[in-house]
Amino acid sequence: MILENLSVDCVIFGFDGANLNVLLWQSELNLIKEFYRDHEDYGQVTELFKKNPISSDKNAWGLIGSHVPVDEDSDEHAKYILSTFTSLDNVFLRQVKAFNEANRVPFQRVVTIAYYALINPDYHIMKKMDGIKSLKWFNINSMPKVIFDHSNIIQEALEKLREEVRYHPVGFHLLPEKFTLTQLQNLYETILDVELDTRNFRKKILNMKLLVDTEQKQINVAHRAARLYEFNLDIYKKLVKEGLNFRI
Amino acid sequence: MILENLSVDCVIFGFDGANLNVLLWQSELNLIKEFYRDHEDYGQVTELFKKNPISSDKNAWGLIGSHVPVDEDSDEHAKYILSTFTSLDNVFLRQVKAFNEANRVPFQRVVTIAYYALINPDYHIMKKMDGIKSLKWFNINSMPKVIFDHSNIIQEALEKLREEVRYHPVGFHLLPEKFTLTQLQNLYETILDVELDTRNFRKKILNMKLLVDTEQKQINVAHRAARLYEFNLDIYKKLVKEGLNFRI
DNA sequence: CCAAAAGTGTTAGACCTACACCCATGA
DNA sequence: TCATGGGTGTAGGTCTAACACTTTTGG
Repeated sequence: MILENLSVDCVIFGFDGANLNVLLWQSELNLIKEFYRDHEDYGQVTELFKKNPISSDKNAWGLIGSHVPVDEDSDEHAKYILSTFTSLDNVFLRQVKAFNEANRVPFQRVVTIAYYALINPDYHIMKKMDGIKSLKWFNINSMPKVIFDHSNIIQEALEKLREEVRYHPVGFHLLPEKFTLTQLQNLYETILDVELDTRNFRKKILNMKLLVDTEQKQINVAHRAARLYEFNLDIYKKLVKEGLNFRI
Repeated sequence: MILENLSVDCVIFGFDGANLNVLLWQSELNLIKEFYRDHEDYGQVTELFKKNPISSDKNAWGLIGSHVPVDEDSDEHAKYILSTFTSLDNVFLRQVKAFNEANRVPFQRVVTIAYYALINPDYHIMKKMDGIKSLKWFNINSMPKVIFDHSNIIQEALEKLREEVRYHPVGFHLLPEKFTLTQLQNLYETILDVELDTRNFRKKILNMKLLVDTEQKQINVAHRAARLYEFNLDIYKKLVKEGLNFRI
């Protein structure tokens, strides 16, 4: 059984090296059978959507989300959604906040708990649901028409990400496990919409002694190959204990 | 009508000059009639609590909160709660997050949206409900036994406050409108649990040019009277535009 | 005149900013 | 050998940390 008035919506962020993107689906996709573990839940959602059509605009996009099963809390359900879409169990996930305006969804009062997730581009989206077509990354600067208050939710998730990325080392989750300093700089420049001085950025990051030099380099690039670094959470924790204040 | 599975809980912080406190009430107080604008709502809550007693421990304390009326969203309802308890319309209020573990409340699944509020000590609590006795400030370092997951909610609200206070000028809301630099320093020392150097703290704060010197001084103090300053939001906004990064 | 808290300046080191050129690689 | 992006050092200014004594007020 699902809770008809409680849903989870995930703002899934991805970074392609130049743009910060959000993964959206077309709303009727909420009904894809494979997504529901429980056949009864699928039936209940189908009924619900028959009564309360999501949007009159068949072309509108929406955040990936669904109603919460009775025996799950929203954290668990967000994890389930993310693992279904990325085949990863340890995606970086944070609750943004609850959205619950009385009329945010027509016909029925639905509280949605929004999450944002950061996806490492190494992992392919939708390994488990390859058949699905209407699933697409959109640049945060050119969003399509979206259902309900999703545009608002995306905006607030983005603000939360911007806040978090400056004071906590979370940006790494948007990069491959091994990344170059240039990739990291581009990431910050894109998310924060600023330009950073390369020399100063490198000094700052390397001085924190937070990154591990993998002693590897890029291969097959048509220019000088860059060093690859890794982020290590244990080192970060140790440094925080010693008084490190991560700040970009 | 109220929504039986959606509530708001407020972590109301106050600062008495030396301690950071949270306002709690004793759980049966949820039933005080004056709190409900709508007689029908009061009846519904009474019924609900008869079926689902809040706690077997009559001495347990809880966050101030209540179920959300059908025609309100949680922001509005949190504002209502705060204005009822402080007779102020513009209390500083932030959503912490939604708590919705399946078993956080016995008998019934209730999602609660937690807020934290910062109360200026100039304003007296409970002007509108002077009769109430079981309402008390507790030092955050010595909380009493509390119902449900409220201890968890308080902890997360506190973490959010600590985070916010370092990077945004919100601490002022816990002080009288006109305050001394020593009061401000004590506030930061208490909230962040650190010691700050007086000379350096003063230089830092005054260099931001964020505070307005009221040209007034304390009166009736048994020592040299301190200057009184005011925080001005418009000045802050202007400085942010010019690139100010508020950081303690 | 005493007790209590307000208020203040300097120095050394760390960190930040601005800025331009050579290096390594594959095509 | 060319195009592309990787990688580096320095100097001047600003911010931070550490530190102790005098001033003002009321009782």
